[in-house]
Amino acid sequence: MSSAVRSRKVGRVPMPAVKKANGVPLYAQIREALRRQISAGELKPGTKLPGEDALTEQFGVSRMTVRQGVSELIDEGLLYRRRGVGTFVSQRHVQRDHNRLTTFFDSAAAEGFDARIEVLAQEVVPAKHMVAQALDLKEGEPVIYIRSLRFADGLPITLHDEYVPYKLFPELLYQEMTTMMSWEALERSGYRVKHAVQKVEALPAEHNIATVLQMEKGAPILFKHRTVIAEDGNPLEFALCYSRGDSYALTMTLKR
Amino acid sequence: MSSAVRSRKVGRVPMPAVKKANGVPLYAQIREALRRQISAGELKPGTKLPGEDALTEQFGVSRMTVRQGVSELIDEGLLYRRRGVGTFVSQRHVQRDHNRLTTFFDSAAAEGFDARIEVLAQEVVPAKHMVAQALDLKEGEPVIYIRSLRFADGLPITLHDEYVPYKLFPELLYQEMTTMMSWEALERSGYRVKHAVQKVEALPAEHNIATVLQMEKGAPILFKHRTVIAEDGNPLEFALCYSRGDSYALTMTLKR
DNA sequence: GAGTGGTCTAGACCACCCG
DNA sequence: GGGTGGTCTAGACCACTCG
Repeated sequence: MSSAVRSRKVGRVPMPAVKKANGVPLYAQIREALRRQISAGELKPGTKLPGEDALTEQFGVSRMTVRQGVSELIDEGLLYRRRGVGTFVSQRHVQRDHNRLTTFFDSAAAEGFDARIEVLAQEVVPAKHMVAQALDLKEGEPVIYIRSLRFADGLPITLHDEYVPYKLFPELLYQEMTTMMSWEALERSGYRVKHAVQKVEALPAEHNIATVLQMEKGAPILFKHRTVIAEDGNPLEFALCYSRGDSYALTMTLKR
Repeated sequence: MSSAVRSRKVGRVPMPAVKKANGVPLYAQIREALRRQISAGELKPGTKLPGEDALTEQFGVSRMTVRQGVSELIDEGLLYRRRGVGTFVSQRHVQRDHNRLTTFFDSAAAEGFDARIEVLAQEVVPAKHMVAQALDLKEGEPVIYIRSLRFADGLPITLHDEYVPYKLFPELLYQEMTTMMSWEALERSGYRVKHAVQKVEALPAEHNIATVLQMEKGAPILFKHRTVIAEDGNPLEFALCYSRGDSYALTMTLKR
């Protein structure tokens, strides 16, 4: 009847591997401490972590705080929990998170090639049906249209058509777009990007696209069709990307 | 010096919109109650939710419990929080979560077409280099190879080559594979699938693939290359999928 | 039955945002 | 300054897993 045997507090060894008041939340310090131990090999794949009670004492914080730190590593896939058994280090860690919105330059740097963007058009046009629909506008409302060509190691890889509602951010018309995407410019102006919804298809290259990308007409194109959504759920940007099939791939993770 | 003005406990109106002891955790009940209010239109997009204190009283639970329920809806993208301001209903909800591992039949049902799988091969073969690498095996170790053709409304859409380590699940060789994928069979045998890593490309159809998919040689194929990972991080299945470019698309969401 | 994670409480102080 | 979310505590009981 009485109760939990938990918190059997031995001699209360403080041992604060984490400490307050340095601006970083305790759970974040715990998260990073564990991450460090894992990447340093102190906690090898497959091994069991100390129990939550043990971590509670070790770090000198409450159990809920430990759980918050551990939970974030679980969301990242670095750890997994099994009720009644324990918390373990995953075998294979997700290399990079490919399910995030990245910039062309970031990806290029990660893959190790030289990146360059050439802007082919930057103007105000009336929204065509598809664009209006994606951006929640009426057909014909003004949108800023930016067409750019992206090069990797000097070769044209992707033709990019972006559309942003004119009323949302008229200044975009005069921004230098050779180093960022529209949504990056929007973020710098205070909009908060939540996520993007993207559709991917394989298409034969049309004549004009084949010409720009210096490939044969009819050769495979990896085609992406993307809408960038703000934190409040409103669309910020609509984009169509045509990438050379022979030099472009997309990687992603699918959760169960 | 004293303290927070929180929990000003009026008359303690129980009003348990959620109740214990029915097997469903309180935070889950709260999550579903809020989800219902949102989809019923009682909480319209853009509106602010009652504060966490208010929800605490309304549901008759502690604040941490409310936060857990709300947090899960935030992870789903249905709500968003702004510190110092409040919690709001997102404008546009993510329609379906396309970042999950789905079965061919589930997707077919969601898209509204008839699905059929025809198994072309199901045998034990030695692992070739690429397969061995993906599955953490030595070259030549036995793997179960299953080639299947997937039809939508009677038309061949995808050619599917799957590989599973023989030692992992020898029974797979005799399973009826016209209704499920290998990883589904593995799950039913107690393995826990965590996620899959997938690469997507656009390729020209080779002769034999073009023949099977009844398309022209050289026409665009959406090619996927996938490894299914278990909870403990070990690879369970490696698959190559060739889909007709003109009748197959992939949708996904990218977080910021 | 011992150990472990899952859920939950009733508070508290802080940081942030806005009028 | 008042309201809101962000973090944190020191407990508690439950459900599950395993030897």
